[in-house]
Amino acid sequence: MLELRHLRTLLTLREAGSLVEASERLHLTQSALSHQLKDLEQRLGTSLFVRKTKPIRFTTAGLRLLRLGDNVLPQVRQAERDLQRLSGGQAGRLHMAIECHSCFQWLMPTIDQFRNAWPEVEVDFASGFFFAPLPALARGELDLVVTSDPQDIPGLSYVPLFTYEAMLAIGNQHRLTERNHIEPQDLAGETLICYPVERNRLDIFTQFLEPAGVEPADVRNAELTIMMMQLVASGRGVCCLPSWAITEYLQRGYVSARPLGRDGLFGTLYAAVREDMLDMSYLQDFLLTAKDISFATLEGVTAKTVG
Amino acid sequence: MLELRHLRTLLTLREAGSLVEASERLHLTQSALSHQLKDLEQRLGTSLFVRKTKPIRFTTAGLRLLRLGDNVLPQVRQAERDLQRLSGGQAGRLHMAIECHSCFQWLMPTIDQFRNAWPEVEVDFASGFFFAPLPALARGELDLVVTSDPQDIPGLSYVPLFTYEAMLAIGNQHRLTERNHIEPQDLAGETLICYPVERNRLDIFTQFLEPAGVEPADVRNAELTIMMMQLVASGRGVCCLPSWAITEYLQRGYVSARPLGRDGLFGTLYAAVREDMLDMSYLQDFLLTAKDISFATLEGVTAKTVG
DNA sequence: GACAAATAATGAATCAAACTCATCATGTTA
DNA sequence: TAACATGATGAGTTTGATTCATTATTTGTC
Repeated sequence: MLELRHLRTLLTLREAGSLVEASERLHLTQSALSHQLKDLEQRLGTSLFVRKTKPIRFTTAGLRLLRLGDNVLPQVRQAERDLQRLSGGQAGRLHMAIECHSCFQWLMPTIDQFRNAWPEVEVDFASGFFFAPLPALARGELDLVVTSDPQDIPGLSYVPLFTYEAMLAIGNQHRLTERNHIEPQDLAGETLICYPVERNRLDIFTQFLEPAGVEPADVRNAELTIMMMQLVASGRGVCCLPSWAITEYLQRGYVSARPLGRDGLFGTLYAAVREDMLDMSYLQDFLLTAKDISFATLEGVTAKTVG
Repeated sequence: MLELRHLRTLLTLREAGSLVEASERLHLTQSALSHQLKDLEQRLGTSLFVRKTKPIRFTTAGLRLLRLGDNVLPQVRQAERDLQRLSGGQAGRLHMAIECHSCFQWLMPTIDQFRNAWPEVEVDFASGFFFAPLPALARGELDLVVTSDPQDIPGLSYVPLFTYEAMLAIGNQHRLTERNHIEPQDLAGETLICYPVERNRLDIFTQFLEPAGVEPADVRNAELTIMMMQLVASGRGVCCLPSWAITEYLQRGYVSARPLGRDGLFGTLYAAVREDMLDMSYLQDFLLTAKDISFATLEGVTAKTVG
């Protein structure tokens, strides 16, 4: 019923001040506008402007529609621009979020390098999401989510970035430093420090402790890796982290680390994207860059931490 | 090009999950939707959704348009509702602002009474505007402005509410208490306390001092009537106010007041409204109520202050 | 893997609307 | 009052949105 065409007409009319002038700007005839506005007024049951004045003056109803147009049309234009960029392929948007709590080391260089290669792409990065990032990705509010546990949401595709080893970080004086790998039973008397997320999204529970039926003595939360490291270093507990997240602290001798189980505990980090974005060139490039950089980082790390 | 119709279709399609279902909800045929969407996709140069899945899944471009629709369509509906109320006449909106700094005494009872009589009308009241209220009124952001100096803005109409006498408030010990009216020259040595607005919008300057070529010794600002009264009572200056604004303080003996000039200085308070709202019944009623109540208030006041 | 049921796409025909053209009515300016 | 500008109007044309009938695809079931 009411259409954007009408709002465009009204806004133009306000700027033009007369039907004749407005019709020229819209590449229509004066007659077309006269008819269009008359029809609209008829359907709405109100007059929208006073024709006898010069420049034209709007009624309260007309002003209300002008306000609507002022709010709505810029949004529409923005959306149209976004679509153009989408279909163009060169430019575009890459709004990211990370679900894993310690990806900064390899993600930041990736983003830097990507920004240089694709300056036209609008990159945005959000960490510390309150809302679930994967549904937001499906809704189109995000374009890429780094996560270690894929959920089956239609339309989403998970590209594996790399496999990492989860290791147990322990204080340098800790009794477990004598072992060269950790068994589930070893953690029965320990305080385990975790990121504040549900248990069933932590590999150490789902892959290691629960299969063996072991429960740690206590579970504490910490939001930042550095806080975990401080707690671990001071002997207040142990924590399970990807090896690359601990490297820095290992190198400085703050803490020690041991593999979980005889064969180690491995997880995979994925980039979740919408299926239909998979063939966009800039996204492909981002994924390749991410793999390259994270692989390079990871290589060094495993050598250091396993040795 | 892109029209609201398209957004409505897409939102319905998301809820329905298939073209068939969506076409029923929209009271169209499946074919119509298929054509409409195909055309739209062609014109935008992107596909908007994947047809092969069940329920239908949207592409990034489609999701972008859905977001647009989620933002835009509620606003459109709201505007349409507002227009309906406008053309109906029973319900409506009355957003007010006051330019005069001390109308509360008579305006509040007016609003109360009006609210009872027209519960369907959405009344809003803003004082202390930073932006100019009269242009906002012309733009349709406000519906009524109480002001004492009408500006000639096309489309605005000024309905006189009442005429008031501006009087000079002075401390009880002030030398001018001996006069029974004030001449311009009397203010040459005085500190004049005013509301913080431009001089040319204050009657005491434009109507009284400037014609006589007199300038007060000092001009101070105060935002609230009660602050002015305290300054006046403690002999720090004098101020010019509508008689009804001073009554309360006169009755309690805090200050004295004298007419300005032999014949007094009178001003008129207007309700500014948009011309085309003048014939709305609820507005007419508001204006009548305002006149009644302010007249009643004013009657009492003049008797008291002049005597 | 074949068949039925459901869903979407397509082409031609129809219909409605939006637009143009020509003209008239009104108001403004010189 | 003539000349001009602006807006309204009615008839005719064009566009494009919709329907109808049909075909192609996909999905689910035995």
